[in-house]
Amino acid sequence: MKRPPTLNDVARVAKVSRSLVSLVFQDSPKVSEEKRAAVLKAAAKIGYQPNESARRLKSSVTKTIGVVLTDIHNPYYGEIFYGIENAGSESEYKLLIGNAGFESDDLNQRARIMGARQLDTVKTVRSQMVDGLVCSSLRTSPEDLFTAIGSTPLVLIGHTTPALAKKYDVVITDEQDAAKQIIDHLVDFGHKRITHISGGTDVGPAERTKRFLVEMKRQGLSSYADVIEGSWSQEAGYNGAEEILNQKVLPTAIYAANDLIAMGVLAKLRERKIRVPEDISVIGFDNSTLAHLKIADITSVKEPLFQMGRTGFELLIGRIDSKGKSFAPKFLKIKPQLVARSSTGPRKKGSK
Amino acid sequence: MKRPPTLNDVARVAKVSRSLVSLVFQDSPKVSEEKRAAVLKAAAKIGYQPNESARRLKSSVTKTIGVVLTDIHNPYYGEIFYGIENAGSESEYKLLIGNAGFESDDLNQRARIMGARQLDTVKTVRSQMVDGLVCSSLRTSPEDLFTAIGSTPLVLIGHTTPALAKKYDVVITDEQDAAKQIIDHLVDFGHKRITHISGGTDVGPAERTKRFLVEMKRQGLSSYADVIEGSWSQEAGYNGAEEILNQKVLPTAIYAANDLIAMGVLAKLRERKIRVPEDISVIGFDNSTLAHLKIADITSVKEPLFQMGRTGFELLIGRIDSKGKSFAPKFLKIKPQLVARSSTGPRKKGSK
DNA sequence: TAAAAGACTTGGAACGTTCCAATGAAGAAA
DNA sequence: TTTCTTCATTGGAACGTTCCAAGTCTTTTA
Repeated sequence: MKRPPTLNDVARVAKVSRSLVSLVFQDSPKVSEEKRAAVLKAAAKIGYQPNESARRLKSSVTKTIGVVLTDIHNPYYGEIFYGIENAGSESEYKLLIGNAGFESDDLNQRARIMGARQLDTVKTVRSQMVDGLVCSSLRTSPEDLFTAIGSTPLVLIGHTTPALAKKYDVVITDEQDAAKQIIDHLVDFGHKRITHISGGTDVGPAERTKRFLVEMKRQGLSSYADVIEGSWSQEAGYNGAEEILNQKVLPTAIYAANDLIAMGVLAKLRERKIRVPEDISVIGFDNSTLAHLKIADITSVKEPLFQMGRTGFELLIGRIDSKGKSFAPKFLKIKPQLVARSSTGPRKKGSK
Repeated sequence: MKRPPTLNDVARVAKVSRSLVSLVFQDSPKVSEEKRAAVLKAAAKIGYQPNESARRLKSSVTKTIGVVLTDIHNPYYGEIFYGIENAGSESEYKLLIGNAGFESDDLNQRARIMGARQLDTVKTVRSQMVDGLVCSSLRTSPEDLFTAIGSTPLVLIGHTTPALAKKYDVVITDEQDAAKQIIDHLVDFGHKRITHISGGTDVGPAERTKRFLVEMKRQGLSSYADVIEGSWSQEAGYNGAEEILNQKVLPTAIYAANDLIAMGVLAKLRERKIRVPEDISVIGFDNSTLAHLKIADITSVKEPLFQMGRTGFELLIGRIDSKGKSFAPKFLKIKPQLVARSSTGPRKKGSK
């Protein structure tokens, strides 16, 4: 097992200088075709491959992007990552995965995030292993973050806070548009009395609930709007539906904060022999694999996660390429898309 | 934006030699407590972080593992990756993601693999950016692989070929044990006539079908075994079930090659008002989120993907640490686990 | 009391690149 | 012919580490 060949070895074989070989591997235009061919031939002969570490050391450009994730196991982040990876594979950049460090419950995909671990990852920035960072969710305090990454470009995807949005580029879902599409869809079917089963009281789900209420108000349906607090779980839907069915006046449509909740709702409605969508329409969120299932076939809203990942990556590369010229942080809202399926339909005749 | 501090800067501030600072950051035991403290203090003061590229250049150890994936978007590989990541985050190694390059259909999660792209990733090995490689599926020809990675440690997870298994460590599911658990489970419930809906004729699914037949034979039930060719899709289950229901003698149990297929089966059975498990038992494979759903609740076999990812990573680290001392490639089969749910039950009385 | 041993500490030479300034050759302008 | 340009090529000095051999103190041993 001998030492891999270096620039010098190639130079010796091709009978040129070390510098010339370097130039060839940088695709420099000022190398004669003749010499270029000779160098390439020599390199191929001895199996030369540039040593990336040395290259980085000298040029301090790594062509690598760090990706900080919460839970790649979770389809939500997985899809974002997929978008990042997709854009990354088309670029000349490599991806270095940050160890988020988390625990995940198989079904609920809840994650306990350890900010410390994330911060650790963020610090690789300072060891000059990456040119920039994409974070799909960051639970580190802004102060820690600022000191850890300095002026290295950073893009946040999916979540943010005002403090962070002031300093870094952000790509998120247009939640208001999502709510609008959902309510419009239901109203078009004649629905008025709509109950929302929320994903909880955290910032993310609370936002979704708020958008629902705003949109209902816009449609002049505030008095028909109802909210049941839940969580990102099947059980929340199951129990929430139970609660709804015990009411005197039933809603004609249920808007579940995500597809998993909607699945729970369907399970309960089926158990009670209530027809979907004839008696009650059900709408979900995420357009996950669950929504596609024949057995469920849930109308749902697709967050453009993949697109967000791609956009985030591209934003980052743009910032890296325009090094120096600092421009104001961008704040991009990507519009989601409603996918209509058989779980929604016209309001039941005679219902209030 | 000024140059980040280096060892020399720390040395100057702490009034010691550059070498001493290096020793401190290598956790060398032969540094006096006094000096160590002084160095650490100075480093903290000026915000020093070792330059990883320089470190790598000199020591030619990268403490980074390359991960070559087909489709992180696919829950199967995602789970393996999760295991790798989990083990990785506990180690001192970083993870560099290989750009597999693929197309994926949202529902079927089929992937078109571009071996060329993978090979490209594998080549990063030669630029000395990684100490070893974990591949969760590799569609490169063995020859290309051999020349590309040389003697760098490599571990294969989930798939392999005889040629590869001869040279590299492999971690795969014990498919025979999976079949055994499934058939035993059904036989315990009194089932004899069992139909398998396969995932297709590719190497992977064909293997599964074969194991099913072997196991049926072992139980002396060969004449009761039936196979319907399908694919990894809901439709395959839906259509397969249709085909089964048109037969004169119905099986009392259906073994679907994965949960998605099982979902299709359930959809069809429900449509035809056939009760599960009272009339027909249904069993799946993967123990995916689908199997957990209340609406489905499918008995399924959990491939130990997470565990395989972990084991693979650990195997790799072991090989890297025992550098030089080459030992024969390991071939590890990890036993899966059957999770019983309400889609399977006693054979219907009076059925043949 | 001197020499040997031990415990720290240090300077210098790599590691494999990149990049600047300098070189030489060849053609164009005077 | 001489001088100026242009262009391809080259040597050398970094880049920030690690690691070896050698150095300086102490402390122990004879």
